[in-house]
Amino acid sequence: MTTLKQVAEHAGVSFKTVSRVLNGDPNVSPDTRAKVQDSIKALDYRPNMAARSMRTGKSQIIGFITDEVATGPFAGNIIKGAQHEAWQHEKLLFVVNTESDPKIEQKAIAMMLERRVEGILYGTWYHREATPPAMLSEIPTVLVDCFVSDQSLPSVVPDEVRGGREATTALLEKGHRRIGFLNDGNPVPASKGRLMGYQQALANFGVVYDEALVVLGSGNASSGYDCALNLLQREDRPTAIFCFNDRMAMGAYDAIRKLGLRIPKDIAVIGFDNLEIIAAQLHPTLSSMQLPHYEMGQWAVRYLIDCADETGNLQPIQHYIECPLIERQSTG
Amino acid sequence: MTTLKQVAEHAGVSFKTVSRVLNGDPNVSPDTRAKVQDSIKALDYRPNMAARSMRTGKSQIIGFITDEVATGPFAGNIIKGAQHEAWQHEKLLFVVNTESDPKIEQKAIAMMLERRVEGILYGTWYHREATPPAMLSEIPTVLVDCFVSDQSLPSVVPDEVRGGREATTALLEKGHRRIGFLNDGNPVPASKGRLMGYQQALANFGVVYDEALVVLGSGNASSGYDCALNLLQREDRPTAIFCFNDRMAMGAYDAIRKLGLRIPKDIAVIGFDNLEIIAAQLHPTLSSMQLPHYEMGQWAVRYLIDCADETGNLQPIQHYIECPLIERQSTG
DNA sequence: CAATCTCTTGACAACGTTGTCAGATTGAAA
DNA sequence: TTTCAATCTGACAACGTTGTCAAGAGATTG
Repeated sequence: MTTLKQVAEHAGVSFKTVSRVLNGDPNVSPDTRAKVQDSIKALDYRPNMAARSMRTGKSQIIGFITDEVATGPFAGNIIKGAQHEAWQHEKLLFVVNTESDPKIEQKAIAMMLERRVEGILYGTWYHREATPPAMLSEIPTVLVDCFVSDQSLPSVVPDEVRGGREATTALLEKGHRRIGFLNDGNPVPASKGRLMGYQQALANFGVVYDEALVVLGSGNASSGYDCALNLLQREDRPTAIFCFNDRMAMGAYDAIRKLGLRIPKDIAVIGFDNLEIIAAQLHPTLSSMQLPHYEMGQWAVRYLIDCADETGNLQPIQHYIECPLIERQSTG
Repeated sequence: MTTLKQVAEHAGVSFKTVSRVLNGDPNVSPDTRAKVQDSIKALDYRPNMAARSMRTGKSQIIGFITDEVATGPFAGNIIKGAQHEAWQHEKLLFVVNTESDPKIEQKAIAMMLERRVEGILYGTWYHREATPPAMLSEIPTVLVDCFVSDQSLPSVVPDEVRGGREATTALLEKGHRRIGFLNDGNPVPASKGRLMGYQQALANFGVVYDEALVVLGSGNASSGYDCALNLLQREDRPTAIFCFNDRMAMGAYDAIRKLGLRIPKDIAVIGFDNLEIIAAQLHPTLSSMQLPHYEMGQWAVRYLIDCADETGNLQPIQHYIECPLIERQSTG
């Protein structure tokens, strides 16, 4: 690899002058600058970031640690958002998938610290409380799609309550008053928040909350099928169903078809997550609340870069991002 | 950050001795070694990889450039496989998503070269011919899920022919003799290869290839619906359908249900890609040929690390990886 | 007991950059 | 011509490591 000194020799100047040209120092005569730039081109010189960052102390690298980027079919968008934002600042991303193994987590953080990353994003593949290794306190960290109970680390998560409220509101605005909610039975932030939003929306429209319309499943298609069947076989069945996620909606579709009902004519359906691969492929296509994965990744990197004080400390704020409604055919 | 010299001072030895301990040099007395290790722990010392790699010339980093990791719901497994393999060798991965923008591609490669990555993986989100930037010739490169027409770069792709053959064979072995094939109409390696495999399997079983049983769609659920309907409304309808991908299979399910037929009793169905989110959620669950994304990522990194000669050159071989059958309910 | 060998340790240079400072050149003002 | 400032350039140290070499301390050999 060509070095700065070789470029200097080729251009007939000192290596310090080449360094000046590279760093845009104005105190270089146009002649010299041109000569140097020619030599840089001629030798296909590329600065050595290892040397540069040793000297400056800045690695221009951000670490991304996650339990499962790959498994979740959308979580990759977190990486995409993070990388895109890092890109704007000429930084690159280390990505490590730990599969929730604490050993791998520890090692990953250690390796990143050795490479002197400027900060770490710690993400999970669904919104939950996390217990990241203590080692993270050594370096600016932003939690993505998760949080720690004592709120000691900054964190960005979807606004579940608002998402639930807006999904329900969308159905209410179409005139529906009996709205079923196929919720997840696990007490995760998503199920708790969306239920709260569901209740708020009903209240806003003066509709009395009927606990019987909320059926608990386990988040997959077959439980969506069971829950929907349960709900729709009642005499005063709802005219719309809000599903905890698109997989449950997929199961609900089967149940609705099974009963000979039509979407959205007889039953409107709205999902959550906006998994393109399901929502856009179902027949009719499924309206869904989109999880802001891209935006969370983007926000996290931006916060890391922009909001660290001189010592690299970050305010431990909790940031919520809305889940926009992606309207398709299933809501009419 | 603590440096080697500070550790040396703390332990009362020369910094060179600390370096020896770090690198496992046997010529250190047990006493000294223990003293040094205590100091390392006490000061929470972490070697500076930038300095180390400047000295040794090895960055211990591999670059991963892809058009779309995040969009495809499974392509993330390429990263996972690559990272896992890199991990075994104590290396980290830079990941950049270029969204097929040549400008970003160029810049990404430039940034990676500046960081002196030891090699680059260039991946695409579906199996196709690629035209990577010429700059890649400066560094060992492995193509993942794609290839260049002149085969000048090593490449790892799914064995489409074998996949098509084994999918068809699975149906033949269940006794099916009239097997429909909902193929993709685009002349991509996947559609061409799987068709060839389909034909080979039929030939192996002495079944005459009937062109009428191959219907061309466009790879999504709605075209799967149309194609399946077309095929199943004929009087001599097939008893099994091999679908180009799981999305088309999803549409085929709708068509089959629409006609009042049952899976797998009346019609067996087999998909391709093994998108968990579809295949495992459909009712009944869908048998599918799994794309070896994880294995491709793994193979690529392994090849990069193990097979470079002393100058870093790689033999431009083309490696094919099989697509295993994941058997579920839809094939009975 | 001298000579040799082995084990352990440290001094110093080097990797490729950037920061600090001083020197050289130029042009203008006195 | 002299002086001074402004502009440009280069010498050198430093960043935190590893590689090379040599030196000191014991142990072993003849």
